[in-house]
Parts: sequence; C-alpha cells; structure tokens
Amino acid sequence: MTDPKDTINIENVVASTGIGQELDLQSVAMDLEGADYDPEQFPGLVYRTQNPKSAALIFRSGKIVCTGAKSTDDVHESLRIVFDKLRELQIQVNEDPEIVVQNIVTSADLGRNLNLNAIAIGLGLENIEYEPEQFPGLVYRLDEPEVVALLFGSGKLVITGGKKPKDAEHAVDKIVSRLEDLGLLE
Amino acid sequence: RLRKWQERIRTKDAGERNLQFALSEIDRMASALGVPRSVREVASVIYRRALKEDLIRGRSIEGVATSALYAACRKEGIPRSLEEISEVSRVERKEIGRTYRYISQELGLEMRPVDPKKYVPRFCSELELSEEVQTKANEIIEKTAEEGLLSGKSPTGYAAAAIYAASLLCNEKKTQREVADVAQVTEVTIRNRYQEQIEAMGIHG
DNA sequence: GCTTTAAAAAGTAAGTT
DNA sequence: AACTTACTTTTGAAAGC
Repeated sequence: MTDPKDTINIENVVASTGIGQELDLQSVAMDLEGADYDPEQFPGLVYRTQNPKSAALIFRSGKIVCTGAKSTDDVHESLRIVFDKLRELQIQVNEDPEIVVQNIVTSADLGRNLNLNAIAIGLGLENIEYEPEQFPGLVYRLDEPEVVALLFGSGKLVITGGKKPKDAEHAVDKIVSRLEDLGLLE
Repeated sequence: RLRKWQERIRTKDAGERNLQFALSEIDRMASALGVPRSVREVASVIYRRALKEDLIRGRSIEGVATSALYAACRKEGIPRSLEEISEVSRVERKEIGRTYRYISQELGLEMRPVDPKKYVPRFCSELELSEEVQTKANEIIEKTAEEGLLSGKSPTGYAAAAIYAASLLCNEKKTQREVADVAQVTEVTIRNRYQEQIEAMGIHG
C-alpha cells in the first residue's frame, strides 16, 4: 500500500547560471586544479565538485551549467563552491547569481509489475513509444505537467523534463490514476 | 523567367531521381531479405508519404528508405530485426532505429510491438525444426507473454529462447549457439529468457 | 544536427577471469 | 558461468561547428 509518491527519488538536477563576467578559459584551465578543457572537442570547461558530487560546465561567456546534483540544495551548494573557486583566481563573480533549474530527473516505483504491451494499447499507440528491440522502457509524454516518463516492466519508472520536484509527484499521480482507470495496475 | 523554368525542371528531375533511387534501394534490400512484393509496395507507400510530409529533410534518403522497409515488414507481419535490416543497408542500426521511430511517430503508423511468434516460422525453418516444435514454441510465447514476462524484452531473444525450449521438449534439440546464430542474439540472452520461460510454464529445470 | 555533463530505469552485448 | 564495463532511451542548458 505504499504510495508510489513516497518512492520518488531525485537522481539528477540540471541548472544554469552565470557569473556576469567573461572568462579566459585557457588561463582558468591552467589555474584551476582538476579542470578539463579541450576547446576542440567542446567549448566548455569541465569542473567537478566532490561534495556534493556534480559537474559544472563553465563557458567563455561566464555562463555555467551544473549537472549531477541530487537535489536543488546540492545544486546551490555545488555552484557556491564553483563561484568561490573562481573568486580564488581573482575573478569577479556576482553576489548571488540567479540559478535556474532546467531539468529534474526522478525515479519511482509503482510497486507492481507492468504489462507494457497492454499499457501501450491502453494508453494509445499514438500517445506512446515502445520499441523493446531498441530500449526496454515505454516512453510516455505528459502534457500536464510537461514531463516524459519511462515505464518499465518491473513497475519502476523515470520522470524527466520537470523543473520542480512537485512535477514528478503530479506525474506519478496522473500515471497511477490513468493505469488504474485502464485496469492495468494490480 | 526562363531561369525559373530550368530550375523547376532541374529540381523536379533531382526529386524524381531521388525517388527513383529510394525505390530501387527498397527493392534491392527487399530482395536481399527475401520478402514478398507486397512488403515492397507497403514500404514504397510509406516512403512516398514521408516524402510528401517532408520528413526526409535533414535525414538521408537511404535511412528513410531502410526505415520504411523495416516498418513495412512489421506491418505485414513478417518482421526483420534491425540487425537483419542493417545487414542489407548502408545505414547503421542505430540510425535506422531512430529514423524509424521518427517516421512512425510523424506518419502516425501506430505500430504495435512486434509479436515474438512472428519470428518462429522463419527461425524454425532455418533450423530445420518440425511443425511440432513451432507449435510448442508459440505455446510458450503465448502463455508466458500473457503473464507479462515479455515486457521490455527484445522479440528476437524471446522467440529464440522459446524455440530453444521447444526443441528440447520435442526431442529435436538445437544448441543455444545454433539458435542464437539464426536469431542474432547471444547465448546469454537465450539462457536468461529460457530460464524465465520454463519457470513461468512450470516445467522442470 | 553534433559535440559534453550526470543520472535512473532494464535489456543486451562484449571482454575477462 | 560470473563479473565488469559499456551502450541503448529520455531531459536540459551552455557555445561553436
């Protein structure tokens, strides 16, 4: 009887921000320990934080992308570390740069096995993508909230594309009620 | 004005040549796969629809032609795996798969998941297995799929395991390697699916 | 479209031991 | 046969080709 909502776990948060200053990535790469910079391969410099674990992509424009954090708090903490590292290199960083969460990846468990073939027909072939020859998950796109769900035979699922933690809860609620209406849950 | 005319003719010719090329490619691949003419016709219709809906922009003609053929085989109930299709195409498997998903969505083909049973006759024939084995394999697939065991599993691996199990039950044993080769899956996959299937069927070990 | 980052789900594959 | 590693899918931003 566990509420599937209680099984929701944030696995990854992607956010963007900017220090409001242009950067010379070549020199940052020289001074910042652990920095990976290969402009031929990718225009951004990669810097990884350990606690919390995340990866920051730092660009010439001063814009930064942070990914890999397990919560929005961790995103802020990771970026605080990145900002301080840049300040140590005598780089001007805005007081409190605005941090925008762009995507939250969540996992959850419906608690029972799913017959994906029946679900594919039930939800409507025009509303889903299910190609087990290519990937074991059934892809289900929701309009409200605007997220994408990957449903698996084990009953576990992944919700991605949301911007707020609440999006995943709403998505799980909708999926559960939809499957119950179709008589495909339990 | 004369320029425009020439351009129109040139474009028309180019488009005509491209269509001709796509259709001849579908024909060539279909022959190599040994599928009936009806499948080539369905594939041609799908390709023309994709062309009409402007789905080829940004994609290769070969990729769309191959995907149309893949979709046509499935629609006609004689599926070929992406692995098999890619062997007769210049396009790599991954690209065929993603192009297929794209045209399938855009054209609203509403393709149903491939039924593993559709692979049984061809695979069994290649293995020279009897009608009895085919019937048994179909039984295994039918019964275990009903229990939800098929969810997320590749149809070829599922069919291969059922055929392997059926060959044992009918005393016409084929090795996992032999079945794996015709189905183009690994022995590991056959073993994993086989174990689940015989357990679900309540057969011994 | 591609390139890079991280993360989960589960299936499949390949290389070692 | 077990283990390990790696690739398939989805999502989002960044800058440049």
